Amino acid sequence: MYIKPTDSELEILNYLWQAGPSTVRAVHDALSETKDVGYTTTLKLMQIMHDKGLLYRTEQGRSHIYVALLGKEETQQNLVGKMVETLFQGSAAQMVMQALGNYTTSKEELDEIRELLNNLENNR
Amino acid sequence: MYIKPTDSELEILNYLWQAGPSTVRAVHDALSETKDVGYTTTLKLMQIMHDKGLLYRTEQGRSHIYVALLGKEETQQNLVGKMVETLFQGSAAQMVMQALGNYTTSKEELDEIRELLNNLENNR
DNA sequence: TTGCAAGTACGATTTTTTTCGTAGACATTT
DNA sequence: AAATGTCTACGAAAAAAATCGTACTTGCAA
Repeated sequence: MYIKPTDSELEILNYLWQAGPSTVRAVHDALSETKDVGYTTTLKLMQIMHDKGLLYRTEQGRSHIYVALLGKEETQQNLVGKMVETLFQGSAAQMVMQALGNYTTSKEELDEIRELLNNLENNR
Repeated sequence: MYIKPTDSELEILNYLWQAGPSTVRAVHDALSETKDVGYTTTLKLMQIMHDKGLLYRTEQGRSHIYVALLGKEETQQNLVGKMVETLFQGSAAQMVMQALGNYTTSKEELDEIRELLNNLENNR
């Protein structure tokens, strides 16, 4: 069964997805920009994530390099899916409308969504 | 600042949104269908939610009637917004495509979304 | 009127998540 | 060589969430 990452874990995963394989130091420096947290806290979190099988790590001299084992798309899909189920009674369309209604979206993006809609309809 | 309901709290809110003002008994019976949990657990949760200001309650004879103080749409918006920020770098369009791509959506709903897209574009 | 059923209150415990201090290993600098 | 800085490991505490047992009240039925 899929294990839902906690919010803190998600912050770390996000960085790793964006930056690729990284040391605790790099992750921590990035998180510190927006969050007041001690180095050993980030370290411990990443160690726990490693224990849980969320991260893979390899030795690099005195330190470790960590890699996310969960894919970004896979995780997005899981969490969006869970939200559609629990908060929108399984209707993706409702969530979509909620999201689009409350965000500014560029013409290009709107077009892209239109195209996706057409494809969905044709490949039915 | 907005307080994010926990997953358990969300289950309760969901029921209250759907069913309207309800007793602990009613909520508990509904939750028990899909979840193995004791009555006093549900009771305690709802008491805590009341303390937090998530629920309003009124005496009804020997028991209490609870009402959700958070609106459904408001909460959906908050949680979807948070997810767009943390998991999709603020791009609602990306989330929308993720959601549509992985769910079966009826022609009617797709049309409804198209219409929304058009409105968004016109009222820009 | 005795006893059961159905409530609430509330403390205590358990579980999960987050946080951090301290110790030890090893480089690097002075 | 001594001091300093930068790692990891790890235990423990704090904080947040979830769970449940027990006590007490009160309505209702036998």
